Amino acid sequence: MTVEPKKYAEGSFTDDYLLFLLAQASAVASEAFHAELRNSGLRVSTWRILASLYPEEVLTVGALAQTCLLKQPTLTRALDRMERDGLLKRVHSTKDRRSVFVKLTPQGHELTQEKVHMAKSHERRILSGFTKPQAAEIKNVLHSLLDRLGHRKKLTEKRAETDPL
Amino acid sequence: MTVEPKKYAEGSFTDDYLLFLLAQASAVASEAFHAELRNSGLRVSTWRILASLYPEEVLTVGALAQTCLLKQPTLTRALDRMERDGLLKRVHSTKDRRSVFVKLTPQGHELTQEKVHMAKSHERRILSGFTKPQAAEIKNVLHSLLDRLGHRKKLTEKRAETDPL
DNA sequence: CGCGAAAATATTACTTTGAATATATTCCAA
DNA sequence: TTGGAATATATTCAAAGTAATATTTTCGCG
Repeated sequence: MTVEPKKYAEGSFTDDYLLFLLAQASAVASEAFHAELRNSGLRVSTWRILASLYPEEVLTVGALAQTCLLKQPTLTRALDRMERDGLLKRVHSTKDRRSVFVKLTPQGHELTQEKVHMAKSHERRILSGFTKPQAAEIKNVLHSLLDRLGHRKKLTEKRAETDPL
Repeated sequence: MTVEPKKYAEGSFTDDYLLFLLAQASAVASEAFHAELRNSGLRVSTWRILASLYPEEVLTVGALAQTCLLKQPTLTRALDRMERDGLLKRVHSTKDRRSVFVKLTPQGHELTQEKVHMAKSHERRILSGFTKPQAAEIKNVLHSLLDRLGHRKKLTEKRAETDPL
């Protein structure tokens, strides 16, 4: 990325502290889209669950909790609501009967598709402030952070292979 | 940053969606440090407030809510607790009597100093997985995102200049 | 001026979250 | 093979968050 390095010699310690920069960038970037979601009657957590299962993922509750950044008890209750509303269904694993797989229903898929369009549109809007290579670099940086922090590995292991019919 | 571009052609839509990458990077990067904080008896929100005021910032409640990513009512209650515990104090602005400035007490400053050391140590640990230029590039990307999204501007306007003695 | 709209913070009432725990199942070592 | 540790999910309940609203003060305009 070839943007001039800025020195925020401002005041607070937080002005150049990695965890704050990440949290703030995430919050500020998401703000507008999250407002759209709520206006259309969806909570952020519901959206994250739907999006993580889109288009055809089948994940255990635990794996889903990780991608969605939700604690397991929070997720379980969200799943209750969404299952009741016909957006997804739970399938008990036959191999390990402790595990529960989650997948979208056709109805859930349809709703998600619509929101994914909104999400992509919003993403384009944000990245439109950057050149193509800059935009690529932003995602690149985030991908490598996640890799180094050993995030993705754990998750892909949990993706259902063939179990749930 | 010169890390090879990885294609997560995995499965889910979210695997290359900016807002998810940001939220996940933030969560995963913070995980360990936030656990440290809780073990030492501090909530994340309390830490954010302390850190935002360190070393000698004087911010209004509203400005503080923004940097800390807290809703104003949430912050007000946290400030009640922290003021009660002697970590900070509120000073009513004389220019605009609606505004309330917040600043650390010496005791709050001392506690924060200690935690800031932990935070910096943790940050080094995370960035140690990268070369110097890569690490710089990570922060660079986040700074430019925040700039383009028009974050910092609003905040610096709210920093107290000379009002609270 | 004076009054209605806007702004900053506090308060209230309700909802959501999550740490701790329970339950069910699987894994593993003796 | 069996009993204890580990794992996956569900449940519970106290704590934290927040939308809506109240309160106080300032601003802008006729």
